[in-house]
Amino acid sequence: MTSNAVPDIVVGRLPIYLRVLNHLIAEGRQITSSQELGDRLGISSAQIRKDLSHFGEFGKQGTGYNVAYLRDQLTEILNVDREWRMVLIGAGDLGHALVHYHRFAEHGFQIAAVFDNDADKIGHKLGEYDVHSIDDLENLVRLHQVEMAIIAVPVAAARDVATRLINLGIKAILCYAPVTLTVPLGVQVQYIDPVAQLQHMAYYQTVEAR
Amino acid sequence: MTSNAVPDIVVGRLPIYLRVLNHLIAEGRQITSSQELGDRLGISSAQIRKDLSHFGEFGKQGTGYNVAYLRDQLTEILNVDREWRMVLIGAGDLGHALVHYHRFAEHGFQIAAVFDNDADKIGHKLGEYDVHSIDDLENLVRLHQVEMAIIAVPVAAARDVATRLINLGIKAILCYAPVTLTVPLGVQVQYIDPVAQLQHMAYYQTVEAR
DNA sequence: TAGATTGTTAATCGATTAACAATC
DNA sequence: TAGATTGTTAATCGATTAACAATC
Repeated sequence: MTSNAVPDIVVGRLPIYLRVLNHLIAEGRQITSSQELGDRLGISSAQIRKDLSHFGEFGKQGTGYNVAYLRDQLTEILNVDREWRMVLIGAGDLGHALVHYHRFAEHGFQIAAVFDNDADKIGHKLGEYDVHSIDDLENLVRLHQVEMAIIAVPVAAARDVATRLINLGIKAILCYAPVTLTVPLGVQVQYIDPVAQLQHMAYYQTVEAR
Repeated sequence: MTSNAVPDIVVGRLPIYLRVLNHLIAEGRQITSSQELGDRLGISSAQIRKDLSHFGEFGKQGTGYNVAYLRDQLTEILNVDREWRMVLIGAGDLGHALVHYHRFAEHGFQIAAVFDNDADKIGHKLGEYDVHSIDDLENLVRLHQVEMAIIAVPVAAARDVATRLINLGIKAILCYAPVTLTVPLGVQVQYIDPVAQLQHMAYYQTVEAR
C-alpha cells in the first residue's frame, strides 16, 4: 500500500526517538511523556504525538508512555528487532574505524565481510575481518545472505560498487563517498558527508550571525 | 537580518551543489544548466533555480550557468573560501579515521589539535598529531583561534565536552556521539549517526516494500 | 530570428503546530 | 473527582513544483 505511506521524514525521526527511549531505560525510568521526549530532542510534543500516531496508539491519557513498551514497539516498527547482515566495501582508514565501531553490532547490524581492491590489503586482516578481493563480492554476498552495504571507497569507485550491490539485490546502502547515487525505486541510500555538514555550518559563521 | 533569512534546508543543499560543480569542473565542463544539475542530484531543475535565487542571479537565459563562476559564488556564500580551524576531541578509532580523512584539509577544514582524556593516549601521536589532554582544551582553542569542533568521544562524555566548547565560543560542532545536544541560539550542531541511518533504511526492508 | 533556459510568480503539496475532546 | 496527557482535527506555516514572461 502506497496510498497512506508514512512520510519518510517521520520514519527518519523514529531512530532518534528510539535512542532517547534507550537512554531513559538506562536511567531506570518507567514512564515518559511526549513533553519530556520533545524537551530532550528539541522538538515539540505535538510532533512526537503526531509522528507516533502514524503507527498506532502507544500511550495512556493522563499518564504518558511506558518507556519499555514504546521502545519495543518502535524497535518492531523499524524492523530492528532482528539481525541485519552488511558488507563493508573499502578497507581504508574509514573502513578501519567502521569495523571497530561497536554500535553497529550493539544494534543488530553485523558486518559479514569486508572488501577492497588493493592487493596490499587483500588477504590481510582489518580488525578481526579478512579483507576479501572485491572480485569475491558477488559470491560472499550470496553466501552470507547479506541485505545491506556500507560503501567506504573513494568517490571514483563508488558508482561501480553501488551498481554491483544493486545487481545483487541489496536494497539499503550507507554511502560515505561524496557522490549522489542514482538507484532504482525501492533501493534506499543514506549518505554521510562530514565535509558537506561542515560547509553547511560555515554558512552561519559570520561576524554578524545571519 | 532575520526577516528574510534563507531557509536552512536550502543552505544544506548548497554543499551538494558545490560538490557537483566541482565534479563538472574536473570533467572539463564550462557550462551547465539547472536541468543537468537536477538530473545529477535527483532533484527538480525548478528547485535548483529557486534555491539559487535566494542568493542572487548566477545564470544566463538561454545558456545556463558558468560552472566555475557558480562554483566560486557558492564557495563565497558558504564562507568556505577560507581556512577553518577545528579541534578534534576523541582519539579513538573514529578520531584515527578523521585525522586521516584528507577531504577535510582539501576543503579548507584544518584540524588544529587533537584531545583525549585517556592517559594511555595523551602524549602519543595520532597520525601526525600529538594527542593532548582534554585539560588543555581551553588553552589550545584560544592559542590556535579555533572556531569549529568535532566531537568523537563516547556518548557519556559528549555533553560535557560540548559545554566546554560552547563556553569557549565555538559556534559550530560536528557531533559523532549519538546524543542530542542542547545548545544556545547561534551555535550550530550537525550530527552523524550511522546507526540511526541504518535503522531508517531498515524500516523499508520488508517482504512487501512499503 | 528561433531555440533554450533563466528567474520568478502563483499554485500545489506537505509538514508542523495549536487546540481540545476524550479519557486515564 | 481533579489533574494530566494522549490522539486527532483543523489551522498554519513552509517547501516544492509548474508555468511562463523575460531574455540571452
